[in-house]
Amino acid sequence: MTDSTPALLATKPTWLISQVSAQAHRLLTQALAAAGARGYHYRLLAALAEAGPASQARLGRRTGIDRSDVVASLNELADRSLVSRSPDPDDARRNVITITPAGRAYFRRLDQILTNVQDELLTPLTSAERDTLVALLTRLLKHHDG
Amino acid sequence: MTDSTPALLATKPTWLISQVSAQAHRLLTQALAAAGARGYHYRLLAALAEAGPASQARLGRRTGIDRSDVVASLNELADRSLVSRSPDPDDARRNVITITPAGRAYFRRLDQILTNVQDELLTPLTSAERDTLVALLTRLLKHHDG
DNA sequence: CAAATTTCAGTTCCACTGAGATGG
DNA sequence: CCCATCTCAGTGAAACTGAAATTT
Repeated sequence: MTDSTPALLATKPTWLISQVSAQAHRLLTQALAAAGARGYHYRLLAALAEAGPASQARLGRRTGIDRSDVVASLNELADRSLVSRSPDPDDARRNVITITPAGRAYFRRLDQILTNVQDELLTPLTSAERDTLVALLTRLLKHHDG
Repeated sequence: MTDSTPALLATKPTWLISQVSAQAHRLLTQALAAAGARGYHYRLLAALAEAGPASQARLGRRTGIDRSDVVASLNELADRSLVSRSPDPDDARRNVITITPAGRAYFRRLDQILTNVQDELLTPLTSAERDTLVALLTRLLKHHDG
C-alpha cells in the first residue's frame, strides 16, 4: 500500500510519456506477436507499401530504424517472401527492396491490428481529446528532429 | 527528401508516443550519464528519498523496476556508498535499504537535472498546453494500470 | 505446506557503434 | 581520395523469465 510510485517521478512529463509508451509498446508487441510480427517488420512494410521500392539505407531513413537493424529485419521478411531483394541496376552499391503481393496482404492485416491497438490505448479519451493529444505530440516531435 | 516517415505510421498515436518517448529517453539518459547515473538509479533514489527505507521487493513495486534489476542497480549504488544494505531485524528474508547522506545529495543533483530535461522536452509548448498534455497522459496511465 | 524475498543466469527488443568490403 | 551503401559483430539499457535458496 505504501508501494505507490514517488510523486517526484509521477509528476514528471518524461516519466508519464515513458510509462504510456511502455503500455502502448506492450499492447503493440502482444498484438503483433499474435500475428507473427515485430514492430520493425510493420514499419518497414509500411514504408514499402506507401512509398514504393527503396534501398536499405533509404528505408532506414524513412522508418527511423538503424542501418544494422534494417539488414536483420529485411532478412527475416525476405525469408518469408514478404519482400524481395534485388541489385539496383543504376547503383551497384544498393539493393532495391520491393514488397511482394504476399507482403502487401500481410501488411494490410498488420495495419488493421495496429488500428485496433490505437483504440484500445485511447479508450478513456473523447475524440476531441485524442486530437488534442496527437496535435501536442506532433509538435513536440517536429521540434525535436527539425 | 522522399525519406519522410510513412503517413500510416506518423498519424498513429502509438507511434507518436513512442517517438516522443524515445526522444525524452535520449535527453534523459544523456543528462543522467553526464552525472554518472542511469534511469534506474534515479528511480530508486527517488523512492528512498521520498518514502524512506524499504526492502528490495518493496522498492521494486514502488519504482516499477523488475526484482532482478533492483538487485543489480542497488549493488551499483551500494558500491558508491549512496545507499546502505542491512538485514531486516524483523524478517530475515529481507534487506533494508537506506539512502545515505551522500545519496541524498546526489539525488538532489539528479532531480535538478531531471527538471531541466522536462523544460527542454516541452520547450515548444505553452504552460497551459503542458498542463493539458500531462492531464491526458495521466488519464491514459490511470486507465491502463487500474 | 504455501508464500515472500533475494539472487543469479539468461532472453528479448530496441537503439546504437565500429569496422570492413564494395562501388560512385 | 572521399563518400555512400551493405553487412557483420558486438554493446548497452530496459523489461522480463525461470529457478534455486532461505525464511515466514
